[in-house]
Amino acid sequence: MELGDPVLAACGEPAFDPLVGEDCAGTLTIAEAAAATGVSTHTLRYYERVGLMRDPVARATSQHRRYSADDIRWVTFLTRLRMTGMPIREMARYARLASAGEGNEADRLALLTEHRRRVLERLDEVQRNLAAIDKKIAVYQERIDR
Amino acid sequence: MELGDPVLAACGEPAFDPLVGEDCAGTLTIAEAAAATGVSTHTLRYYERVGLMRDPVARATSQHRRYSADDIRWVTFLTRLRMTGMPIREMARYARLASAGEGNEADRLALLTEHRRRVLERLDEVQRNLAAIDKKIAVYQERIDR
DNA sequence: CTAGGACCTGGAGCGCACTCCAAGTCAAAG
DNA sequence: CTTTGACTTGGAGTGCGCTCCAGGTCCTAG
Repeated sequence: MELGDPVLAACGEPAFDPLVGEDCAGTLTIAEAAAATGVSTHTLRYYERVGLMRDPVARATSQHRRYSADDIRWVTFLTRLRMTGMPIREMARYARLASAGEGNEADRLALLTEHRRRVLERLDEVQRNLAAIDKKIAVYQERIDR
Repeated sequence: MELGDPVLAACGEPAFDPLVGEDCAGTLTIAEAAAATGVSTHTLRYYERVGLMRDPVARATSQHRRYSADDIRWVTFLTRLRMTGMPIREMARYARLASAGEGNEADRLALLTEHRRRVLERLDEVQRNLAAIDKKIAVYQERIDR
């Protein structure tokens, strides 16, 4: 793997190092962003395509994507929404609200709060079902070491 | 909706009533089974097709399915596995073990125990991610009613 | 005898969230 | 100048778990 883009090579490597040049300070290539967030480069492009990135990710002169520290934080938050089961559609809605700037904080709060409610509901449901499975496990356990 | 199959109409309705005739005592039509288990008739046929039913469901002379109380319990358990995130493939594996009869209880136990482990892992992951989302919620809350 | 309704079958279609492909660009190294 | 390799794009393909469709059977009611 190359380290950063040739044009901006000076800042490609030590991520978020405050001592590097202006233009590309602390930016990451898509491969680095993938490593940093735990999602594939495919998925990073896909997320941008379907409108999850608020604004399009910055580009080097080579058209290669340059992820800022803020982008990385945003993607990380997106993964939290995904891992708690939020559909892409709703994440896109949240991204649109976030990109609209200040003034819709109440909407964003409502969206997250409603999501939280559903997650807790689902957690509870899973726990109840798991309890039933546990009983079955206990039955097998008894039947085996009887 | 008709109540039971014409041929076996005598036993279609009062589900699991011990006083009805021999052949079809306490059996349910697919629609009744769907109502009893909370899955669609489509899904009930699909589950049978992909081998989740241990043995094919019994049929009336009309070839219509007749679900026994045991079938209903089995489907109910299947739904618990599904709702805790077990893939159909693995449910099919469990069904094959169960249909093989006695002697593989250790395998079934291992399968369920491993599933349980993954579910707990996943629950924990969801909870951790939810905690991060909760922090974001708190930030919005503070920003709104400041 | 006809119509209606629940059911049957094999197979096609769908929504989701990726995941991959083909063809092309760009910049540094050989 | 050519090669290399990480990237770009639009679009096609994949796996999962259903969900639906067309054409047919069967039985009761009118």
